Amino acid sequence: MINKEEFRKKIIISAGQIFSHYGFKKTTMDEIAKALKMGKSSIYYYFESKEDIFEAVVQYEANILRNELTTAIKTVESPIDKMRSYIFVRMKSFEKLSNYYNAIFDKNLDHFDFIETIREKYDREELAILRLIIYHGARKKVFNVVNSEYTAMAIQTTLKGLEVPLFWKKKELNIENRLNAILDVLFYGIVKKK
Amino acid sequence: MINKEEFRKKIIISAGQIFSHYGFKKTTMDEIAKALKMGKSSIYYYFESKEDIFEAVVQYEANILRNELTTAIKTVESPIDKMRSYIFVRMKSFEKLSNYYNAIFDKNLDHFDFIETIREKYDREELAILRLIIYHGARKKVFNVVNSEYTAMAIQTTLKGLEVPLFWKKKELNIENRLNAILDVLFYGIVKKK
DNA sequence: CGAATTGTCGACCAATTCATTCGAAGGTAC
DNA sequence: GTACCTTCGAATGAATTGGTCGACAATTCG
Repeated sequence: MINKEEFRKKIIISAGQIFSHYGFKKTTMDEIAKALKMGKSSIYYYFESKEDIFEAVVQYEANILRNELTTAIKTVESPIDKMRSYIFVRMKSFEKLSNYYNAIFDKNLDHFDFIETIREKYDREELAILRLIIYHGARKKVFNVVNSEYTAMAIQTTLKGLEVPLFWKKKELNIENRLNAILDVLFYGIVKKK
Repeated sequence: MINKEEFRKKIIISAGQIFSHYGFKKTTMDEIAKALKMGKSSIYYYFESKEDIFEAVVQYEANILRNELTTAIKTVESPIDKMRSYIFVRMKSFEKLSNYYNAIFDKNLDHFDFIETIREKYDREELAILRLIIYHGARKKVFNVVNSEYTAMAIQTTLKGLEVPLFWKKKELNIENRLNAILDVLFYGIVKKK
């Protein structure tokens, strides 16, 4: 193999697919190895443990999420579009990056403390992005907010609420519609204009 | 519980969902029990073994398939429509009834002899249905066949071939289009009319 | 009532599975 | 040759899991 890091990535991607289908517990090292056409023991040359692989997978997906989000807000101009774009991409990504996603919600995975760490880091970053969008929106007189920090936190709470139905795998409710309704409330409030 | 059979059915449906997600091996009796909010041992009051449950699930799905197919051919009139309807429904159903379907293809499940039995029975029934459609088509001078029996067998072989890409889970290929192409060949042949 | 029947369950067991270890060995560079 | 990198089969010990059994609650029946 040319490069050890290169191969670690191969493992991460392959294992990620299996984890996403069967979950952490039901996925065996043998399956991961078979998928890579190698002996089970060889995996241990690249990773310390199954948990170690899972952590790498979650990190990997978290990075993808971060990238998708930052490009999403770069490619549009107005604060409203930035906000809309951010929220849409965030939701869409969650459907794909199921390991990152399961890692956060699966009760059986509580004991992995790396999850807590990743989540905290991600939350901090998200808050910073939201704050920035809001701040610029306020500067441009598009948004009317008193305190960007608190408003960002409020929006983040809403977004967390949005994650839940995904977790429950209820495909019945049209996410798209729900999202638009939330954005409507977010942008224009619920109080009738005088 | 009012009725033992009633509850067996509950188990079959619930277990079927879990089996269809994780497969026979990765599904545990505990999970099946938990999903039904009962103790693991209670399940054994209704079924002899895990394999027994799986067999019931596969039987159940096979019956659904049979029903869907027979109604499919009843609801249309012309032999061509009957044939088209039969084949379409057959393929559509296979996507849903994943246990029946996995039972037939999963190499890890070879040793269950009930699978062989079910498959044989199903094949025989299918052949009978196809033969009937063809026979009536011939009577009505819509089809031009020498021997309904052999023609039915030929069509059945084609249908078996169609099952394979489903098994490989390649969603890339548009099943719909492929199906139509096959029906075209089936109905009009590949030899240019003179 | 009380006895028989039905249904549920916790505790337990034996067998298997599975993550992980280890030492041997194939390959390659020098 | 040696030193390194990489792979793997076999072994291991702990955890999991299908299945059993006896107790016992609930219900039915006389």
